[in-house]
Amino acid sequence: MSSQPPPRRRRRKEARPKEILAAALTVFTERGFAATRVDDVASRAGVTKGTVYLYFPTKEELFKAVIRDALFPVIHAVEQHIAEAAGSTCAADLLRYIVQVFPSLAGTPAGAVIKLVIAEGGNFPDIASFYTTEVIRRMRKVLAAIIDGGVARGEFRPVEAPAAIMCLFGPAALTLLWQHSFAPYDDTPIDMESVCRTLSEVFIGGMLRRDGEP
Amino acid sequence: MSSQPPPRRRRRKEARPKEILAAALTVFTERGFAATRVDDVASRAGVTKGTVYLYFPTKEELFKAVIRDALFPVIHAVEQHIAEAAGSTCAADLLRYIVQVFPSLAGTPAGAVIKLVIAEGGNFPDIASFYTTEVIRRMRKVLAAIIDGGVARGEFRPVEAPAAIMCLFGPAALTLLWQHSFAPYDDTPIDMESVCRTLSEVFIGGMLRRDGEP
DNA sequence: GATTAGTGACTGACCGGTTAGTTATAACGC
DNA sequence: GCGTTATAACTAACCGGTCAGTCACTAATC
Repeated sequence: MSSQPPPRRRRRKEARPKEILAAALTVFTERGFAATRVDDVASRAGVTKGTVYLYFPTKEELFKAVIRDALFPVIHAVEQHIAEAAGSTCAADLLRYIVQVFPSLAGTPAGAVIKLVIAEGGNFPDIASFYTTEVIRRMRKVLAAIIDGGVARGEFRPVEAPAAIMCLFGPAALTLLWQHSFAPYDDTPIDMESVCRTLSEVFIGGMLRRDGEP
Repeated sequence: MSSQPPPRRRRRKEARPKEILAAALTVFTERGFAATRVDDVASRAGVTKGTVYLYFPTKEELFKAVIRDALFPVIHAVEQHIAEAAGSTCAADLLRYIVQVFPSLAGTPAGAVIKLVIAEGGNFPDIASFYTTEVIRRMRKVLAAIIDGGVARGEFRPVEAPAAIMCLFGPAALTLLWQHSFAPYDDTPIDMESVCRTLSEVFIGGMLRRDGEP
């Protein structure tokens, strides 16, 4: 009859990592990497600190796992889509596709994680190195292929791919940081949507070779 | 006859603030705001922690003073130049002037401070708020006037100024962060110069109204 | 000798990571 | 089914170290 008081501890080896990861994402997003206490992640996940360290060897490794969890599916999807569409689509449309992905990331774990890494990577070499090789390199490879291909085919004016990539990612990255860090103190709202639309029209439009150019 | 041993302590009320500010800039730049110890700033300035707190009430106020010191002269110069040139120069050239200022900031205190604020502003509301009102708002005002003017005069295609501003600052901001945080782990060098050149040619070029457009 | 710039030991709070001990649960024997 | 034992998931208290900020004191200067 009387309902059992729920046991103070439960053994759920399979469910824990996911729950801890989800809790970590939330707390890291709210407070940043350096400022979150592993204790907070633990209590948010309904466990204690010791349990977190049972599944993840260090705070940094926990964060890397969060990065993997949030970004790898997105990167994989982009790589896949570009690989499939590359044959039948002009370079400008491939770039437009990628730029248009950013707004869809804005409110998601992926957006939050990108913001986190950009903001705090500088103080955590291990994380910066991980992110550079596992995320940036992969995205840059895709972008560089599209841009260089477009230039070679005469669709684009001659541009340096590395610089153009910065121009394509920079506005979205800054907007992400803006939303999180500065927007609360400002009155001019800026939405990712319109930034990426402008970028698409003006920058990608500006890359196209005009008629009669050499 | 015998030269006095130099006194172990010197009283130099006038010189201290500048020296502390210079030391703070160096250490903040190297380690970030959160990670620098006030003790390190002090010893770099040849002084002890107590002396730092004699001139600056908190670590955050010290950082705000560093921001003021590094950025206000630059902002003032830009405002001045634009105000003078506005009458006689087309909007595109005014934007080009501003974009071309970025590379000159790259290795300077101004560049370092911008990077610092972008990276760590999120975790320090007071600093983010200060930076938003004292730096961002001022720069945005200048930019918005140029862009809106260019659109109204028919020089530019119709673009939303806030979005265009993100597109103009984003690439430089990301490059700044890149140089500091990720470049060490990568093999593709990216220089501010070429990013800003590309931005000038492609983005500002892309804003110009083509012949025959409505 | 009065004033005050400058010192540095100290405090209180915080936090990543460790570990000895606890207990839910699975496995086994009957 | 039911008791017994072995396993390992989980906890709680702790430790070592760090650091912003304070304050009683020291000495340079007027």
